[in-house]
Amino acid sequence: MSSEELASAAGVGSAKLRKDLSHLGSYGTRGVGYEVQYLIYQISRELGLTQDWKVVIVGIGNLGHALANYGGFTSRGFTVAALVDADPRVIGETVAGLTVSSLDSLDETVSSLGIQIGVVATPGPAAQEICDRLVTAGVTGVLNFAPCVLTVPDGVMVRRVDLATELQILAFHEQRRAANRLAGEMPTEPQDLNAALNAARPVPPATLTKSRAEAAG
Amino acid sequence: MSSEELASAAGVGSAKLRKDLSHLGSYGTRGVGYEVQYLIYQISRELGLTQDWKVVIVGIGNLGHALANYGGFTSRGFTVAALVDADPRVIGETVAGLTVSSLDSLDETVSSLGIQIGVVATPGPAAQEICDRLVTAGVTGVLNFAPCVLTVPDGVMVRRVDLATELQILAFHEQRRAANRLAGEMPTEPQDLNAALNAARPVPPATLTKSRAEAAG
DNA sequence: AACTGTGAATATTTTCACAGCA
DNA sequence: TGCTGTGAAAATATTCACAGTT
Repeated sequence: MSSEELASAAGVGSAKLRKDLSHLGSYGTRGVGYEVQYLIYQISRELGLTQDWKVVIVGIGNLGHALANYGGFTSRGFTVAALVDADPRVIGETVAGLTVSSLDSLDETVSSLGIQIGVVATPGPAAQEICDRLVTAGVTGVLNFAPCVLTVPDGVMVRRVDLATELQILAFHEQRRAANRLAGEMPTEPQDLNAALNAARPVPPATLTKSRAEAAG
Repeated sequence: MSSEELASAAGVGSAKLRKDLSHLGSYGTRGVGYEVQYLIYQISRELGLTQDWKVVIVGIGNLGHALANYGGFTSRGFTVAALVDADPRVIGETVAGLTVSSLDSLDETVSSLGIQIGVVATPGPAAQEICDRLVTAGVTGVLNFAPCVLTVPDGVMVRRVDLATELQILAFHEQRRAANRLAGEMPTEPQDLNAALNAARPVPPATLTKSRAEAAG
């Protein structure tokens, strides 16, 4: 299969696809293309998909349920090995074939099962403490769905998925398009915003006026 | 509040934060810092948070449930205006205060409610058709949770959230660290991988051997 | 003829470092 | 003095375009 075909399937340009693959090695054949099976194997190995990773999900609310039941993990080498929650009404419940265990048992669960990755699906205020306990127990990667920044020591990686932010990015572009439709190529900062700003009055008028003058100059 | 404080709260460097804010205008005060309330207002306006966006969620499985119940949307100006599913067992059910309506009504729901953003939480095979119908009905932004690339016409934006990919990125870095721990600064492509490759035998040995030779040379 | 792999060119992002202002 | 805003520099990422290979 050619880089052109692979690229369009992936939604990127062919040059980018070839450049990216070249970082793994020369696994294509000039004049012919790529052997898909071989490529899959090489990419899988490079990405660490040849080994199995154990995951604990902390916080079995709506999102935790969805994650526990999400089929996409298993097929990519992730095993949800434990579910943990703080709420006594949830503890003991069976979700996706696993029994939800108490937050108290988190440390022991992680160490004894050899869990490497923790998924934080708790409310924001609880997230940092959960994260600290995960790290102490030996987790080296954290996927954070809580709406906050998590601080971790060196050697531990955090990734954050913020669902509201994803929608905001869509809304931002939509707004831009709508603005352009109305007024051709209007500058980013329209000058006659003073009325709106004063109406909203987020800070004392004095400061506001000064800052506007600065921005206009 | 100084750029240093804001940056550490956001988990980025202070130079980056100042540079980013400078694209909105000069809303800070030299020698002092930023007025947080004023900054919040300016950022909100620029991001389009001052207007309300209507969202339809298509596919009310585990993830759809979680999204419908997710509190973070409302506070950032998104209203989940409709829930749609194809499964007769789900249609009519009440989720997060809304009645799940039939897929047949999708087009009318979107146009009559003036929905701007569609969230696709369906299985992969259904996603493209749903997406097409959303776009035809007037949606201009799509948030895709299905594990596939969606094709849309110009003027429509798609963002994809792939939960398994997020875990893979964590696993990738974890694997790298583990490899480095074992062997200091081992090159990215160890040479003695032949045995493993042949054992896995993803392609006929001839091709495999040739490609390996090429990669080594 | 067809298609990869990759240097060189271009574009974008991030960081530095400091002039200028409160 | 302390901090912003921003050019200039450095680092990354993307695209071009073509030599090299089957």
